[in-house]
Amino acid sequence: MKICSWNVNSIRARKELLFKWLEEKRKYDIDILCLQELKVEEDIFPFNDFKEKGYECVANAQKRYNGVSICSKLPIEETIKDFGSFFDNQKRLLISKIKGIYIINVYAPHGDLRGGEKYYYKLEWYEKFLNWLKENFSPDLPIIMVGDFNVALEDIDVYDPELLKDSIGTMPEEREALKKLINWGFIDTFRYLYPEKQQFTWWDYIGGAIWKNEGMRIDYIFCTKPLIEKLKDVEVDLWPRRRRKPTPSDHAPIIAEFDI
Amino acid sequence: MKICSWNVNSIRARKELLFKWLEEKRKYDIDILCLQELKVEEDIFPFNDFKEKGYECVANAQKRYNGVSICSKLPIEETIKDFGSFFDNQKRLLISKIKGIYIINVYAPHGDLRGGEKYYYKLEWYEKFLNWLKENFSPDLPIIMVGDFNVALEDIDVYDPELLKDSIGTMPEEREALKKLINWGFIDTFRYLYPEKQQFTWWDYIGGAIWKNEGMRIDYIFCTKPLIEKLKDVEVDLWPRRRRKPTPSDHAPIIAEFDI
DNA sequence: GCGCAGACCG
DNA sequence: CGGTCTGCGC
Repeated sequence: MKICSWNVNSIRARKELLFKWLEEKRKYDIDILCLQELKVEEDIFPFNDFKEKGYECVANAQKRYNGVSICSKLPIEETIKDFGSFFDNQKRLLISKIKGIYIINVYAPHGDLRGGEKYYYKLEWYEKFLNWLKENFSPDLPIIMVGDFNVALEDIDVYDPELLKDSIGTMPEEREALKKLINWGFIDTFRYLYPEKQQFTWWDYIGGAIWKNEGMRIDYIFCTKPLIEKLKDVEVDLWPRRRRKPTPSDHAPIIAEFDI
Repeated sequence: MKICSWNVNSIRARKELLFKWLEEKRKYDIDILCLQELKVEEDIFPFNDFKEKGYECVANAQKRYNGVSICSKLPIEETIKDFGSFFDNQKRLLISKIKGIYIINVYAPHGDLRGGEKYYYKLEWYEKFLNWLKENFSPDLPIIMVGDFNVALEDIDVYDPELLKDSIGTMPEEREALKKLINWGFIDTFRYLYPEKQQFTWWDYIGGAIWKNEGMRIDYIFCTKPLIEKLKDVEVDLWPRRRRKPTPSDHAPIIAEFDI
């Protein structure tokens, strides 16, 4: 079973490329596709296009910002898109149960700049999310948590750690926030399989960063311990990122294969 | 010698289609190309692309609105782009002398709605322009005046005169304004050759008007009497209008051939 | 319906 | 740098 996480930076702008990629490059080998930054309300999400390709979708989305979806070739057994009073109205989370596994799709806040309002929002969001997890789930359950976490965990996950040490996504408080979340009971599947490998998932649009491989690893596929023995491989697929037309997302998709 | 007038509705948005058309459809048979609605300042106008194709260009343009240019395979002998205090700062006129003929490129005001501020601006603009012509030119000179005049001269020039009788471009005061200008000494070359033919040059983007041929004739090539005996043909080229991608202008180019 | 501009977000 | 939205012009 292959699960993919991709921040598409607008489903509208990426629809054409996404379906081309799914068909031509992936031959529809993705079983569960988790998207972030849809930037549209649910009524514009292309449910029908996915249905035609054999995917059932759920989405938790809003106009202009944020928005996450889960599309699955396997039946979706349960879905949580209402997180009650834990969060404000930003659509950043979506959970589906598929084949008995909880799929948590996450679009963490960006944070803007150190010390600003959005920076503290990000840190608090991580805290709230961890508290919600603690109250509603257990690390003994089979969970795959994927998404854009907007944090590069270690220096190896940044192309120039010294240059970017005060940049958003690399600062100690942010790393601490994500690590606390992981320590609840997750394993970073990519790092588990490739302890030394440098592999980015995001490259700035500015200055053609993709062509110089100046990026960061801020998209992840995490799983709980009950699933780690079934993990077969994790890869970042550069195909949809290394193009000029149609314009790609600034993120590349990350795909994990589990022996399920 | 072939002269073409085309409201491109943004030179930026139309550049690709324009050069494709010039090369593939026209085989560079256009000697003088007069464009309207450039919507960019002169520093963005593609002078170099035209130069590579053998055209020398002059432009009178501004940000966002209006803007006219003349591109010529024949040498441009003189150019007038400063009309002193006759007009405000809207860039709607450009005159070049080519082979001893004065080429006047016009982008007349649209007028918005009857009775509004822009409506009176349009009528006054026509008056001012005629006064300027009277002061600076003579109908005995060889003049070709082309452009988007935003007026359909007669009912035959409108797809549904009854439905559109209160619409901008068809109202008596507007027609009167254009007719006064023509009566100074111009001949409507298309109507001269085809007294009965209905041929539009503009179709609304809304409702796919081009596919139902619901348009108006608002773009013209006029000439003074000294040139009328050299007129060979006038045509409206639908090739660049009847496409879906890249998006066409709402106007089609009109081309006149003179035996010069 | 399709341009552009300016503002905001990332 | 590239997405969206709003406002405006045609």
